[in-house]
Amino acid sequence: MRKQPRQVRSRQMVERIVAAGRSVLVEDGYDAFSTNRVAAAAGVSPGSLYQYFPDKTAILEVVVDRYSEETAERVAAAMSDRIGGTGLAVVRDIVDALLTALEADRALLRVVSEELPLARSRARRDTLERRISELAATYLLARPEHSRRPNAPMATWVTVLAIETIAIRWVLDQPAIERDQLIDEIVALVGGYLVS
Amino acid sequence: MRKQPRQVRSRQMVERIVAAGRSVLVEDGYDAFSTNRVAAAAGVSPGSLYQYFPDKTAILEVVVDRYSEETAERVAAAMSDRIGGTGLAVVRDIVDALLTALEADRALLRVVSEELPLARSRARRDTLERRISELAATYLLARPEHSRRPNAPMATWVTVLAIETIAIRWVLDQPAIERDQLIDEIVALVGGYLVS
DNA sequence: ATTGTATGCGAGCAATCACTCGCGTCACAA
DNA sequence: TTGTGACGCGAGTGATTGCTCGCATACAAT
Repeated sequence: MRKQPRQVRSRQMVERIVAAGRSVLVEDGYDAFSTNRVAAAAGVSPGSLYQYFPDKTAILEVVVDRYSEETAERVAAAMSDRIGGTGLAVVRDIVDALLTALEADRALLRVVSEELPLARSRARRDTLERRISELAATYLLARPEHSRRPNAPMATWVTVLAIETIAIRWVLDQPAIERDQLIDEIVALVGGYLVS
Repeated sequence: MRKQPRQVRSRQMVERIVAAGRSVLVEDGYDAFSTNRVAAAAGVSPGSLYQYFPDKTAILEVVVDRYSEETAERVAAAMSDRIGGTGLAVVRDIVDALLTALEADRALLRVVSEELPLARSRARRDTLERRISELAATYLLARPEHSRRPNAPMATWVTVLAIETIAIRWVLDQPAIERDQLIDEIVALVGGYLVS
């Protein structure tokens, strides 16, 4: 942020810009995400935009960060709720929550995970993935009796990666698989792997 | 292709362009993949480039298709070799072959799977994934006794997706996991899932 | 040798983009 | 009411891009 918006007017403008960024991204794709376009969509001049954002990517970052944060929050909530639970029922609930969170905004998920070059910038990659990994690690480490895998961090990595990918791809590609069936399969996959 | 190169001279030029495209992609990333840049790297004028390629993406397509084809070929070969085998030894060998194929050109794999917008164009997405899925389906369907999953296509989809993602991410991110350990984990993952 | 075609060149065009700057307007404190 | 800084505007700039076109050269067929 180049400058803090102090008055109500400017804070609303910043909001309009972020909202416009999100909608340009969703409706026209990343290629159309130009500063002029976002400004126009926000009903704002290009110059105004640069009073609060240092450059184009800063706008993108806010949009993406908000989405990641929001999604991660939902999944994390489901995981926290179930942190005391036992067995595969926990996995089931978490996968369910993950799917629900991802289904909330398919269009944005598509852009974020398929078009964005920023999503791959190593550094700030996947708030979502990191937070879920941490929570999963907590769960797995807290209940070693549930895992016959010797190497816990690696098991966590494999599990989280597999679940995350399958969930995202199912939401985006919508293969001919029922939601409940999918959850069964994922539970079977990690169940056979982790639980004795 | 806008025109077929008839003489040796022009065929060599097309080759130089494709090679230059690949090297620009690998060394400078997708953002630097401009027609002028590729032409310069190939020691060719921008005009010449457009005699055989209709537009920028056509060059990209050739580069990516070649890479996908090449990688898929290697994995498919390993799978064909093992089509008669039994049990998890097959899975082990296939995963090994997949890792080897992916390790062959890390730099290009990175660009293809992380930067390219084309890689996500639904239509020509993942020659690799499709071919492996087909082969995997053949294997799984041919040996129903090896699977306690009722829905074979779905099991195939889940398995291939999980293996592919984990392999790619391991090659690209190089987490602190030994190669042999990784293979063990993947075998354990799909073993617990598929095999009784 | 001549002619027709394939090949190759590179200056440059039209469009786009991220971003700036000078100027006018507005809110708020005194 | 007035002064001051926050705010907002939008034409414009410099750079880059994908791509074309007129022209020169190399080759092949006659």
